[in-house]
Amino acid sequence: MTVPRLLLVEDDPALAELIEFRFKAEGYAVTATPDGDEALLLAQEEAPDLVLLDWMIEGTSGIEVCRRLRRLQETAHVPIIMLTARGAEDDRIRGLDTGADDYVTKPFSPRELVARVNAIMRRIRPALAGEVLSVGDLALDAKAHKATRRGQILSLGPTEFRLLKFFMEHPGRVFSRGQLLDAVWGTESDIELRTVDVHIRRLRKGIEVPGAPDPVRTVRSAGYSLEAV
Amino acid sequence: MTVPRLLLVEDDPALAELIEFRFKAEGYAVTATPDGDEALLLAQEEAPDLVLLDWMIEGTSGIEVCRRLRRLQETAHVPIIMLTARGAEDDRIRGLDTGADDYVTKPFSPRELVARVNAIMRRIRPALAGEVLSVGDLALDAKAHKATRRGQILSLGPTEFRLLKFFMEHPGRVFSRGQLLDAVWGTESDIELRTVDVHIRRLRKGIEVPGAPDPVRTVRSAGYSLEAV
DNA sequence: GGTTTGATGACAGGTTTGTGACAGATGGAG
DNA sequence: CTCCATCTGTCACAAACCTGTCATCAAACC
Repeated sequence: MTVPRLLLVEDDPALAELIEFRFKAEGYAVTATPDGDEALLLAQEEAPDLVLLDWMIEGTSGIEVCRRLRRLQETAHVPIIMLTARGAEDDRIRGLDTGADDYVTKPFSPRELVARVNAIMRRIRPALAGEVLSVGDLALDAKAHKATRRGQILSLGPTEFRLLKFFMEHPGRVFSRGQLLDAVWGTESDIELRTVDVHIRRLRKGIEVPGAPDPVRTVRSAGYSLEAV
Repeated sequence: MTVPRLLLVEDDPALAELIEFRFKAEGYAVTATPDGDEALLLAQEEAPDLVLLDWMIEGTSGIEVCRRLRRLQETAHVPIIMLTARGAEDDRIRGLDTGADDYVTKPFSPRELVARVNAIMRRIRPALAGEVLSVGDLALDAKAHKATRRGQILSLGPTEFRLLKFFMEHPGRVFSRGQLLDAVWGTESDIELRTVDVHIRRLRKGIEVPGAPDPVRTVRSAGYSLEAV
């Protein structure tokens, strides 16, 4: 779930292998097929994050595959990059109008293709663009105001959420109660130091999932820290 | 608020005018400037939906403008298409890695540029591109001014409709009452924050269908969000 | 053992959100 | 022009939920 998945539809075996190799090196999971109809099935089964689609392929043509992908509920919003030997402007425009998100003309360099894929991934998978904090099995999406552990959604109160966010911004570091008060409650708050203990407990309870160890470490006479587990 | 806005940064007056004309004909609102520094100011003021950015411009260079746009909170997520005379692959990759979303090499045809812009708009503001928004079992057709849930047509008041549309353009994201007022009521409206609550309730009531869970999530002390259900 | 430090459960008070009611505004039908 | 239906922004109250504190117990330290 954490590795972005590509579906590659390309009937030139040499080129397919080259692309596959390159993207695997970049940390993508790649499924490849030379056939348009199979591509449609795979797209529904595997729910890839992005499709690389050759224009000229066996079976159903690339542009037809593109159109059908757009029509299917499950794949309607998966970004598509068209690959093509043709340089004709009309084809490019037709590709984009059919619902492709981008268009790369052969011969292209693998590096450029990677750069374009990365650019699109940045847009659609915030987790890959560093917009989601992640420490060990914890993840926190500030925009969606959602925190998860091992995929499970956590329900935290406002203060616990801020506390967790602060910890996740500085994983492993130990903070004194005073520092936590300043950072999470604000400098002007005038609150008992010991109150932090209570919120730490509430946080611990909030991020508790069966079988997982407690990532909040107590450092006696120093404070607390969040450890990657 | 309903017309997609472009910011064009191009110092060749003839080309700028050509592009501007073309996009206005396509129904875009275009702001143009030849200057990089001014572009940065305009981008913050006008919050365009997309930026067309020439690589070689007076003042701050295109790539520098791109980098700064990415760094500014307000503009970090505005898509950028780079325009350039250079065909060198390294430049293209550098542009994409800097945060540009797409890259068009001069000479390009206005039609292709339009197609690329449309492709990106479809992805980021589907409602503006005349597409049907879809989040979970909700669908909203901005053109037809119609919203449905599980196929059932919903009857919503004007404000609830705008509210739903805004939520559906940013699914999963949490917005404070203030942000919602700005986005749905307009920046100058001077309305009680709590009024948002009431419209949220009206929206909830309006999209209620038997057996379906409530997709509007309350995030205590933060705001509301629309979740795919 | 005595002392210090942290964990925990309970709780009263406070804050935030949900909800029904309402009066004024708006706009269309007749 | 008047009537009627609809929509809007507020308010007041209830309900849900959070929060800071304390007293007490457990653990670590010396």
